[in-house]
Amino acid sequence: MGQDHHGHDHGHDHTPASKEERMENARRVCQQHGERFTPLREHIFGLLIEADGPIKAYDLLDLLRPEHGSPKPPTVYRALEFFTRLGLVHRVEALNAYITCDHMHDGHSAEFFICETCDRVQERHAHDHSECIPKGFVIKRSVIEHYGSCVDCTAAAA
Amino acid sequence: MGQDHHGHDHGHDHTPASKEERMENARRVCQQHGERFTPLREHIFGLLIEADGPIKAYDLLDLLRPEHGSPKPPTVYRALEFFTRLGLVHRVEALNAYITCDHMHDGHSAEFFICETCDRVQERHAHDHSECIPKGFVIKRSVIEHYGSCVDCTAAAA
DNA sequence: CCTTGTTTGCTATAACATAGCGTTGTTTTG
DNA sequence: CAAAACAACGCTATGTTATAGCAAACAAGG
Repeated sequence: MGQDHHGHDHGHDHTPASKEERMENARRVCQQHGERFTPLREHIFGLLIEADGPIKAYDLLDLLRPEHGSPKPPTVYRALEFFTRLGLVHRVEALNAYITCDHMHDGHSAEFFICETCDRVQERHAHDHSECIPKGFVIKRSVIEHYGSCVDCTAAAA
Repeated sequence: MGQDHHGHDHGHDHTPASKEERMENARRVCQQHGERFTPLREHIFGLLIEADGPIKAYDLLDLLRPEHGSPKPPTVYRALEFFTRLGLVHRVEALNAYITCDHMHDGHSAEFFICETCDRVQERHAHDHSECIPKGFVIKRSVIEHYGSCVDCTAAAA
């Protein structure tokens, strides 16, 4: 099973887990939460993994269609809500899109770097902002998304 | 909601502008950009100021209605796009809402602290993340929104 | 088996946003 | 000034994103 357990990976670099590993991880997280990793959820999570980047709910719905008959929006949104609740998927707010989460966020928020040229997304643990939050403000959840150009696309443009 | 006792800024580099000042500022920024501050735009900007916090496009549309006959969505969205382009309004992504901007962001992004109890929003200049961005990534725009409980609401809950 | 709660499918509708076209009004220019 | 060019606005229509609510199927435990 996992020779690469993401256990408490506080490194800042992306851990490139294989698709199988990501699926296994999802299954394990579900079990740990006493939730069911049903065939439908597995199917949808697989599509999210295959997307390998942010994907929109209705695009997911289209991908689901061939094997699934004629799924309706709630089918997808329910799964997305489920995975989001477990921290397995994040919503990218400014894209109205969803993306699998490879990190263990032990109380950390995710921070995304989104290349608008190649559409690739890098996820990090959010940097600690504690110095600059308003006095007494208690943060429950943060949305941190940076849009721009990744190193490759910047180089290619030059 | 009159002028609240919070202020919108904690001794940062910025002045808590009155509504008149904010309107004047908008007018000036338009002029500086060679854009027209038309009666419609003034009306809509006034509603945004009065909202004194994030407001949704269709709520704005409702507020516009009494004086304006029967405005359609594009009327509001065009104005919002216009103000956003000039940096006078920000979109709060995770709320699908819009809020006037009191700061001069000379190349800085805005950072919002949104109290989910009282719905008040504090805006700051974004903290500098330069240490923790992926190597070579060039940020064009950042979305930084923190959701939680402001000092008053935290105190009130205790 | 029976009860309880969860998951799924479905219809319907709500909420958010833009495309595109014609008209009006302002600015520019010959 | 007149004509051309452009910006702003109103409107119809449609596209996109997301949820409410109900009934059937299904799992889990006594």
